[in-house]
Amino acid sequence: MKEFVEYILKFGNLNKQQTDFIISKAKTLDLHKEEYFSEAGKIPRYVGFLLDGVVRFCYYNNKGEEITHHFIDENNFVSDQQKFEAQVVASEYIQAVTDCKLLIFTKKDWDDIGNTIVGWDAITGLILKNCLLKTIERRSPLVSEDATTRYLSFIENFPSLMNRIPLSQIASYLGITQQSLSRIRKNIR
Amino acid sequence: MKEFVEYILKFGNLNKQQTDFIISKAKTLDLHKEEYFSEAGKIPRYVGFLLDGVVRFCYYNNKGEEITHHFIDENNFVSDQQKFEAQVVASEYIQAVTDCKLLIFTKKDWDDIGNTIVGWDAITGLILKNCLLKTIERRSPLVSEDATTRYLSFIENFPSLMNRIPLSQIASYLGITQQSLSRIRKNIR
DNA sequence: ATCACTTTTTACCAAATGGTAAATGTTTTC
DNA sequence: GAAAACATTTACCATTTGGTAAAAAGTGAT
Repeated sequence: MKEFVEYILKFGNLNKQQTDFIISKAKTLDLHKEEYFSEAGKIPRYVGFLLDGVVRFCYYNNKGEEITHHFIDENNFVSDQQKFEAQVVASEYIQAVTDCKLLIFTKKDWDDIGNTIVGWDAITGLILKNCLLKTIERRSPLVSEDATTRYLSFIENFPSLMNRIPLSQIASYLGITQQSLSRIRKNIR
Repeated sequence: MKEFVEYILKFGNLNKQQTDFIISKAKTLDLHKEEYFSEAGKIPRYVGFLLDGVVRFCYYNNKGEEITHHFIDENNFVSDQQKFEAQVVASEYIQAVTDCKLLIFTKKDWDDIGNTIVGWDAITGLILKNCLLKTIERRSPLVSEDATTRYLSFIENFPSLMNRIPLSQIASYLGITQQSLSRIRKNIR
């Protein structure tokens, strides 16, 4: 819980009363490996904050291939935020890669916080912008670099995830086959 | 000018007095093809709104290759916004691909608008989020798809840009060489 | 119209990556 | 602990893409 408050306070000042109010709205959710936090075709029910575990964002492309395009690890928000805010159906999945523990907020509770705490919308706006920018920065080399360089940049960006994520999902994230990734690993050693 | 106001009003309600105030702060800037709107190593001076022309965002990677990672066309904001807001040095270039006409706002004028118009920060926050999300959506297929599919998705995303941008820059954006892109064009015909 | 300059296309071969399939290694289940 | 299920590595060859270079096409200036 401390991590959650610390995270928020990086983006704006709130007093103890305010953070207590926010925390009072949070519930916890445990997900088993491979369970979905949010699904394509359904309206996202929660904003989450990942206390423990790893989740991934994925979708299916025209050819029916499953594409993993984002990973999130501990002490970060997990949300299909645009779809959650508008309460419209999502077009992608958010799935637990490992067993996960999250704080969650329903739409009603999230709105309550926004209506109660002055500056909350600004804070969450900053957080979202920050996450989007980080996503863009991380994905940029995946377009222009060769497979080995992509893998090295992945390791830099997610040093802790290496051994917690199936090879096939890392390969999908990098835009290569798992055979190629396996070969690259071998060449690096 | 009409397009500029229309663009803003998509993200929030402002009355005539407010939009007039905003417009009163705008200056115009003409850029010749290949001139920079903003440069790596320098503090961005303006937020721009592109009235006419095309600009690109680019940077140099470890190998010294120039990577184009974003195009912007008419009636969109042009800004290295994070760096502009914080007034810190940029790490990438924003360059005119064609001759351009822009509305521009200095940091002082941008802040004046924020301090005068209630809700302006919320509006610009929404605009930025929207731009970032669109960027992510556009770039996503560039990681996972093959070169031909990438090119087709580029045409979908930027139908008007095809014939206004040098082949080499499109190829860089797609993460392939210009020879490959030329070959792909031939195969598609 | 011509020349110089730049951009795009084409050709060729080398290198990287993909696809199929089998072998090996690891985890889960009973 | 053995069997089954799943994940990773390896091998092989086909396909795609990259790199170098030259030809062709397009552009701009005089």
